[in-house]
Amino acid sequence: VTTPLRGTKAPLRRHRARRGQGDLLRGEILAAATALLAETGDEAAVSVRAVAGRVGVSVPSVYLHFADKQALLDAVCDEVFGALDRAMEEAANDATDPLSELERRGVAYVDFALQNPEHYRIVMMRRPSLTAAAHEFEQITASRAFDHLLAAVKRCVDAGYVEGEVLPVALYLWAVAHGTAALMIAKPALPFPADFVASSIRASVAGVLASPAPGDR
Amino acid sequence: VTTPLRGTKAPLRRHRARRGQGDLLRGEILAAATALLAETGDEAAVSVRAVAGRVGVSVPSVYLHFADKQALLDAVCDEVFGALDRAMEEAANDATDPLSELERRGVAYVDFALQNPEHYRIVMMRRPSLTAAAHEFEQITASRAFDHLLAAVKRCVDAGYVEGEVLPVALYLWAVAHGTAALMIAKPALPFPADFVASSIRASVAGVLASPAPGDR
DNA sequence: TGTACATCAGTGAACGCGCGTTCACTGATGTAC
DNA sequence: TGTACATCAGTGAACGCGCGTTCACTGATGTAC
Repeated sequence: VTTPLRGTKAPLRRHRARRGQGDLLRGEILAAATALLAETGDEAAVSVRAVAGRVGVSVPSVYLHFADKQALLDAVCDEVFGALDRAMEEAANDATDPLSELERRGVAYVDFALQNPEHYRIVMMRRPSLTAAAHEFEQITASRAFDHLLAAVKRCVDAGYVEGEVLPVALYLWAVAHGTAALMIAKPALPFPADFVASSIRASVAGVLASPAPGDR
Repeated sequence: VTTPLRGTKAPLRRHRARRGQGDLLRGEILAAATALLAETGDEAAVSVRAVAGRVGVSVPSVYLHFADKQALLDAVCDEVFGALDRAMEEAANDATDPLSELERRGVAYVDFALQNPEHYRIVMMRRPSLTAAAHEFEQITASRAFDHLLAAVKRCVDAGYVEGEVLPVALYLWAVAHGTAALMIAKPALPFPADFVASSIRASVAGVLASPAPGDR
């Protein structure tokens, strides 16, 4: 009898979780889905089968922890939103004044997107799913990234750097950061200059500065 | 013998094309794919079966005119790029000076995207396909929309309105327009103000104006 | 004008595939007595 | 301390589905003679 190659069937030897510890697997599944997304760079590669296989667990086990595939993807999105928020908060910590904080946030946003393109794509470039549509706005605000942006803009308005209402300005800055990231992700062959991210963010802030150029129409 | 309901099998009675006119079907298939995309608002709904069914033709007939599904989608993208370019050219015709032309182009771009979200998504928000990646840049420039944008920016630079090199400025303006459109498409539940498109485009142009605000750092 | 035949637009049926999901089941864990 | 048993984490096998693609075929069209 020839010994089968180790790992051909079960790549990772798993120990069954202790009695109240069933939720441990939930975290592993979530991490596997996130990793698969990063490695394959393709949302279509994240099937329930692929995730289960990567964890080293049977397919139905996934359904012990997530109602369906959409719930799994939603959980991944929550994680990504949280990480994006953390990246921006970290960048904001180094800022000395509210205006440069705004720029740092923007650059951190785009950098995160470019470093995690498939994660960014899944949260910001997908069609709004029918079921999640109702929760979309709550999901975004729940991640607190949007609240943090609004607060940062408000500080600039209060300090007199920026003109206009907070909400429209925040949405504009978000749109520019998103456009910069999404364009570079979707059309990487375009001849972007080396400082494209920094100069785009800078230009976006320049576009909302108070007392603009004399020639302003 | 009961007569079968008319239309249950073949929704449209088709006449077989004349001898050298086989390519007529190609146009119908392309139009059906485009219409399906618009009606379902879902790229996944555009299967070879669905397209053939909508034309009223058998599935293998599609392969007489397109090498595979990707070729069909590529052809749809070409159409969409062409329509987008036409929309912008039309908007540019009404402009009186190069600066307002730039704004009109931007607004027309976003309007097109919002009116044809699924068409816009397929050309600008999809993962760059492996095979098409090499041709991506050529595809964009071949549509001439990018050339037209570069020329419009150049006119602004030559007239002294805009500061900087043409290419980076054009890419920036594109990124802002794309971000505005893509954010509104992907996150429609966000509280966008009514004039968001116009004010975003205006702000983007303000961000690249020559001799910016005195407070400019 | 009539007919045999080459051309080619289009078809019916099937292929294998991977998918999300479900069902009845297993067997280790921990508790009650 | 020992044992019967309830619990529950996890499984093997199968379900039906729609997909892209291919194969051998049909039959109308138009041409050569």
